[in-house]
Amino acid sequence: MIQIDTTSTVSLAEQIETEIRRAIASRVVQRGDNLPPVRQLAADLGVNLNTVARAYRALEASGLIITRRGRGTIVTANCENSTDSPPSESVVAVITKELEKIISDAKLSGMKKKDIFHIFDQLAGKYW
Amino acid sequence: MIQIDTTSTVSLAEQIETEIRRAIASRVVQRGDNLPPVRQLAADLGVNLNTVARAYRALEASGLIITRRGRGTIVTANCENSTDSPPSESVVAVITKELEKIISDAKLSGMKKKDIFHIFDQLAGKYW
DNA sequence: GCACATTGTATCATTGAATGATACTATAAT
DNA sequence: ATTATAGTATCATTCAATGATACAATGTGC
Repeated sequence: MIQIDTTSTVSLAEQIETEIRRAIASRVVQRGDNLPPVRQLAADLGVNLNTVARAYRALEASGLIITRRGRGTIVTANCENSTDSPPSESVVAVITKELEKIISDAKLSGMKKKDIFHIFDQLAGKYW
Repeated sequence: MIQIDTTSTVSLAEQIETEIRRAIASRVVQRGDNLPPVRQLAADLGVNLNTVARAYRALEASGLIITRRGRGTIVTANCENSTDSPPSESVVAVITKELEKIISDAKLSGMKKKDIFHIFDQLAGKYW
């Protein structure tokens, strides 16, 4: 389902969380789908079950999934709901800051404006 | 010159490095300019001088600055040089992955395509 | 050229986040 | 009831990040 990089400086739990967010946002998994049990995903990825559990808790705190002891984990986010309220200012601020980091890195690595625009456009097409 | 957030999960050294990259990429500091001594910047930011020194070393490893004992630190990157060789595949891959993370986060937070495009466009204007 | 200020570097101790091993608890199936 | 399944809690360990301190190279003033 997902892949992680054990050599990355990004923590395993955060990588797992990011990958699942991506899967939800890109409709690879949908509202009502079950996520694998923590033990199974942990075994698949070669990490401790607590690491997966932490990622699930973070996702639940974001309102994307619901976990229940004994029953499992289901996706509750509906990324098709176009009547969502607009994102908060703080969310926009975080996204803006992260975007700026990438853009400055792209600039320093010699990319042209049209190069990064092309990548951005292509990715955006996967999500909207 | 720059600001950092001691409550962030991003390490202090990485924040400092990111901010300086941003300053170089946006031409706030230019080729030939001096960066402040590690002790001064460390005092300004309220961190240990080693933390700043680590950020400087990372920037030097990227070829953006040169540091010399007793003499200080100067910016060597010239972000105006439009004859740069195109970025390597690995650089493009990293940037693509980071962009996708942001885009999926934006999608899940309820942003519309035009919203994130607008932010992206505005930021890109600061760098190209 | 010698003393001293300036600036980056190296070493080592400490702290805290991340991970893992293990045991516990809630739910479902039979 | 019993057992399997699934998430949770606790605690130990490890490693990256940070800081305190000492060191080394360069420049300045006399």
